[in-house]
Amino acid sequence: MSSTENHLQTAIAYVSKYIGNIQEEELELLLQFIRFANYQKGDLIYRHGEIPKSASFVITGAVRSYYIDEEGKENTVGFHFENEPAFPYGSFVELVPAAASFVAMEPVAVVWITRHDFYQFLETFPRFETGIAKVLGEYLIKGGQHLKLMRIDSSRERYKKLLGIQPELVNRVPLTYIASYLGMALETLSRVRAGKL
Amino acid sequence: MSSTENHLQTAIAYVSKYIGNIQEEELELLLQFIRFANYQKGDLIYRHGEIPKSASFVITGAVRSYYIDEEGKENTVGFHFENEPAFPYGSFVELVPAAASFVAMEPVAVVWITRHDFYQFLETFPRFETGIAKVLGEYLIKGGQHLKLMRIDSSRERYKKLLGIQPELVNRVPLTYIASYLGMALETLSRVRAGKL
DNA sequence: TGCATAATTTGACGTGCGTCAAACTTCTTT
DNA sequence: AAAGAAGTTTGACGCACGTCAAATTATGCA
Repeated sequence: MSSTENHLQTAIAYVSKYIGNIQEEELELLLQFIRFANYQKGDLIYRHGEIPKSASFVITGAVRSYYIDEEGKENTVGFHFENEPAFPYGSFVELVPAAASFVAMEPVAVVWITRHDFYQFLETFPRFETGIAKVLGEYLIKGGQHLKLMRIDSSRERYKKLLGIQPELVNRVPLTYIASYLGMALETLSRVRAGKL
Repeated sequence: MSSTENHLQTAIAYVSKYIGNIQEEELELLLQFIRFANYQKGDLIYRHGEIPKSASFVITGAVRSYYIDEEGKENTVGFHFENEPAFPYGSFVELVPAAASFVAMEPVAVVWITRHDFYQFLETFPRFETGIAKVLGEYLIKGGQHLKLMRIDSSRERYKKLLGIQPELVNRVPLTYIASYLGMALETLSRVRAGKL
């Protein structure tokens, strides 16, 4: 099976996940709209300050979202792996400039659809509308979890908690980014892991 | 003009805000679905751990959302004033237990609609679907702002930033809750405000 | 108007974690 | 296989802020 066919299957699985079984007719139209793209490690997929013109979903690879604060420090706000949406969700819906940038941490393959096509498609098949609500709902819950995580005061507890939620993270993401995600210094995370804190 | 009529106007203004102008026919159906409710200071509007059965929007008053962490400490995650939605958004869509509780900080009047009626209505008038997406989008952006706020390390900066975003908060909400919202001790907030930090 | 309760302030003390700096280790690339 | 870059660890030092405790001020209710 070719890589493209493979990706196609993934894309279909996606849509089914969010909106249920898909009809032949719907599938054909959808296929006219979605596109595939590949990124190298380090490539920017969305840039903060811009209004996102598309919605992307990770097929393979890992994406990191972050923003730069006043002091110029990078703040990681999320990781996006296989089968997860990776785009500035709120901004996509509200048409406002995105607060975060999205960058490929490894070679990444995505399915994407332009906003225009996205809404065009929704107009044709209104029943798909619930799909976007689900995507947004998931993002909301994820965001809430992260906020909750950040409120835990001790670094040790923050890290332990994250391990509980996403143990695989540690094997896949450089510690710098995990530290940034947890809102602590890299050195602190290192000491926590060594059991020195 | 009676208070109920007043509330009705507000409710209509709401819907228009999220979905544009509303037709006579749509309005009539909508009116059959929405309800009004009043809460006393301290009343629980949504309880964490439960799947929200309705969506509420504040007409007058102020609502606070919070969750209790492992140590039993209250963590304020949001304030909801006039013309704002106040319900566990992500959980409403995803049908999962809510992480946060919602409580009236003052006497509160809300419009609310059950999930069942909500989706019933959407089925009849699909064009309203975009409304929920907008509500969710707004919540997402608000949540992102809060997370960003929480990442700022110095208490002084966190407070200054909040003042910039929502100056009116201070005149309306007890400092305890603002401190909790900002993730700092009440005493620290007090010192920050006194210019001693 | 006065009392009870809630809200805010002030003080003293200890420590978790950030910062800077340097060593060590593991991946890339040729 | 070697050289360079990227990632991680370790040490030393200081202070912002949490915690406990008690005083002071504001608020609601009889």
